[in-house]
Amino acid sequence: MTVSTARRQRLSPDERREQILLAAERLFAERPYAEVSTTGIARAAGVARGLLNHYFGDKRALYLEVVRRAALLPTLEDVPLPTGDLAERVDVAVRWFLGSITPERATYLTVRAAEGVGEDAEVRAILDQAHDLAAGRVLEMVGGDPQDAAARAAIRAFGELARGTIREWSRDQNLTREQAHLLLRESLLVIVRKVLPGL
Amino acid sequence: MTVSTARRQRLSPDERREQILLAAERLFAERPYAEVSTTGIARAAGVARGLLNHYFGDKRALYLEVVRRAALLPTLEDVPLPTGDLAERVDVAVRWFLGSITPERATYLTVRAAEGVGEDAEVRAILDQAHDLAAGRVLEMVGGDPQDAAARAAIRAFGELARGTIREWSRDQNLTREQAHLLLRESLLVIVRKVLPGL
DNA sequence: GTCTTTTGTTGGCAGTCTGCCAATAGTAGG
DNA sequence: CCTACTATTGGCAGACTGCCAACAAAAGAC
Repeated sequence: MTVSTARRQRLSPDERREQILLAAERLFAERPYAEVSTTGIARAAGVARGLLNHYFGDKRALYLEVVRRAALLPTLEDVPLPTGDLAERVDVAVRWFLGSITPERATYLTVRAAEGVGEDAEVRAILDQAHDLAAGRVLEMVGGDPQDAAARAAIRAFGELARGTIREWSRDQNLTREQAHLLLRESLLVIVRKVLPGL
Repeated sequence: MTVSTARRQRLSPDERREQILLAAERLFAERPYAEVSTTGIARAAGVARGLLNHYFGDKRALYLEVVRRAALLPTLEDVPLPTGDLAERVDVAVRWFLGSITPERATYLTVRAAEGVGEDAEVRAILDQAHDLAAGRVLEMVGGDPQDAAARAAIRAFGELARGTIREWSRDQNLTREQAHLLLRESLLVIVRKVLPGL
């Protein structure tokens, strides 16, 4: 520790926020919410515990901020709309979904872990927003109408299939990447061809 | 309160366990884990707080028990294997999945609420087990090999699609039941026809 | 029917954690 | 160099959890 001699390091609010968020993100990813103490987060971030409350209000607000960042991060980048026939566009959409996960941003994967019982309305809202955003992207890619509520709902449901498939491939390794790709491609294809028109 | 006069009611361990579990299930379904206090559960159940520890160890163990029951309950009933051609069997499987949710057992629906960040290994294991059980059922119904790990993984992923679809139908009402059925039927059909053989 | 044993049940103690706030100390501007 | 600003700290009060010894309601012994 080269900086351990400085008793107080005064940073800009943005830097300090980021520093705390990083520590919190790491700890919340390791243990369930209740087993992560604000004391632990503060220690990991190298700041006094009171600073967490100063920046984020309370523990839960800090947690929600971590969830928000982790959930929305992968969908923030914009992607070019694919061209070509339906099969090609579906292929691009699936590859985008698969690619937005990949090992280097494994954080995303953990952002759908289940608590078990009980809808946490605020967390649910954050995840719904992120998933809906991704669904809109996919719907555009495959040439659907992003304004169609039913179509959007169907694609959101497809998103669940995608995340489930990705978990089987990435974490549990019960599917290869090719198999995952096949599963998602065929499913999305049939949804666009046979289901969306029927809504 | 007709029994409020009795200072101490001495019940059989099974009855008392059940009584506590019911109260805990209700409270955990309303609020996230951290915001449910054992004091509150004890009050709702009408017992001393210490009794929770006596029967379940600690708060988390009680919670896991609630999750376990809620997650496994719907898949405990056994269903007859459908006959007929593939389209019919798929139809029965989808209807079983849709039917195992329905309003009267809405508890199940809440059993996949997301915490947000961080895999809770124990909770995850419980849900995985329940989902795998359901996937095995579906795989049998559609005539697949329940021992095939890749096929089973694909059907587990389909289970995510099913739960997502059910949420769009049941909670958010962005899909009608017929639309949900259509989506799941076509998807499962193409998975069985085009994906499973390719694994 | 009374006494004894068993065990389901309670209340409180000690430790931990959280939210809050007044005091402290870097840092920029005059 | 000094002052004003504010990022940062440490500790206090309240709440919650796990634990355990004491209590009492049934069941069994005689």
